[in-house]
Amino acid sequence: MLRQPAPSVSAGAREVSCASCNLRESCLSGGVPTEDLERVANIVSTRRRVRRDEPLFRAGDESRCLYAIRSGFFKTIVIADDGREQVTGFFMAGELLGMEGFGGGGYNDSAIALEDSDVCVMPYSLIEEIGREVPSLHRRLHAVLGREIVRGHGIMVLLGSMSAKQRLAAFLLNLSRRYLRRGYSGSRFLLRMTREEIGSYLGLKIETVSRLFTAFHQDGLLDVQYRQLSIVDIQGLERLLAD
Amino acid sequence: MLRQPAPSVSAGAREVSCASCNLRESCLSGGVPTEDLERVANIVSTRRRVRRDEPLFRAGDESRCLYAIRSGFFKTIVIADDGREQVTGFFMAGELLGMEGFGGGGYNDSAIALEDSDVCVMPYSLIEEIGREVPSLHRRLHAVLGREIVRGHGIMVLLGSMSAKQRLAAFLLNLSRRYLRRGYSGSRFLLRMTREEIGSYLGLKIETVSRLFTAFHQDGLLDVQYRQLSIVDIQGLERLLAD
DNA sequence: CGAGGTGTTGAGATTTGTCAACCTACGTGG
DNA sequence: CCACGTAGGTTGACAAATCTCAACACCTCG
Repeated sequence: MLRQPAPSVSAGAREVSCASCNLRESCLSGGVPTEDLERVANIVSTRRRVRRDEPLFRAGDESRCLYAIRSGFFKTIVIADDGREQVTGFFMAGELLGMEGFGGGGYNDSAIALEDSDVCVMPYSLIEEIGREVPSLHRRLHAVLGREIVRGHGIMVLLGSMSAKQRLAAFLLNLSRRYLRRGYSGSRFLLRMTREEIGSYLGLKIETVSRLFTAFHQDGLLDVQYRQLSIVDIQGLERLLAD
Repeated sequence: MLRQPAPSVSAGAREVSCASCNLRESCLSGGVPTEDLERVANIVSTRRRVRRDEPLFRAGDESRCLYAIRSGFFKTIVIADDGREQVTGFFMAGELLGMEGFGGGGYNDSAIALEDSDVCVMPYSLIEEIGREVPSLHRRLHAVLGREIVRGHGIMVLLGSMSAKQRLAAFLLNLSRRYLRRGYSGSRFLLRMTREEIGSYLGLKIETVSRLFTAFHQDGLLDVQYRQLSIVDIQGLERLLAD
């Protein structure tokens, strides 16, 4: 949205304060008691600005850092041995990226900014070090990793057992909920990704996605003009998931 | 597949030795230096025997333990809000179960034994406690969690971008590789799961799975009689994945 | 103002699912 | 030890969902 000149900010000195960050609860510091927040803030060694279409990290990069999105929007993609490319997730402010590299396995996917974005950079080494001293952080880290595994399960259910219609409905409802939780409208928002990216994520072809948007519109469920989406009948969408 | 009377063994005293376990490398203790193995062995508080068709844990159980399979075979299933059921994985000796409950989120899936099985029970609390003192264990834990996330990505690619034929080929090749690594034949093994379970895992209907087995047989790729599988032409299967 | 990326729509092909019949192995109880 | 019931597996014919290919529309940006 706002598109700043982006001088690739690096906050070598810590102007970062988790304590005052309004995304704290969904971030790594969520659930960490106030008195420990200052120490946790030290994990954020730098900030980084990533321009639209640029990678935050790439599969194969030696992974050393976890990233928290302060602002912006990302997709993650996996490229299989045979060149198959698949979008594995969309991530917005307050969410974490780079979890699967934990433990030294290297990143397995690439994170690409879908708009100019701003992230907190948290080296694994610091997380582990400070985690040793702040048990609540340690626990939080594990919870966050566990939740990422669970997110994967949700996508497996989506891809493995839902019709195209249901997949798109589930996807839109998921976006809606996440925007809502962040204080944005859950019924009117911009789709930051192309139809093709939606299709890749949902295991559908671009034409199918396009047709479904049209069908949903005709069914009075939503209005959509290119990237601008208005959900008209949330419950109608939810009902689609029922069978 | 010896089937013992199974007195629900509980090794309150530690007759468990990670040091002498031939599955060590793939287990949680993998990569932990020999001198620390004894401490790591203390994580295994008990052993548990699970009979065929019985759950090791269920979604919603308060999760407190990670499980390592000593012998046997499991499936994990997720049941969505609307009752949709999906197999999210098959697990064999040396593999870990219950990772997503780490951090206190509770289990999100259920693990069901597909044959009488034997597992090491490792309470999260002990893992964390001993992990604080044995950094290699700590790192290993993170690696294992990261790998589980990556496994999820692989399934997303499979479900999101492969044809039915390719999914089944990929599945069989995956099983083959895992048996091979364990010292079993990679070309001749028993399918521990039903066609329906395969179908659920691959996002296919049972009839489709059945037809694919027939087709693969006719193409000279494999022989199959119910659960007994012989891969005749591994490279042929691999070639299927190419496009 | 033109080009290229993105999105939409239609017609027809293909893949996968559905329904129904039937077969086979296995375990149980007579 | 056999017979039968049942769960699991296969096959066929047909239906439905989704994909493919192709044409075109729209929007943005240089």
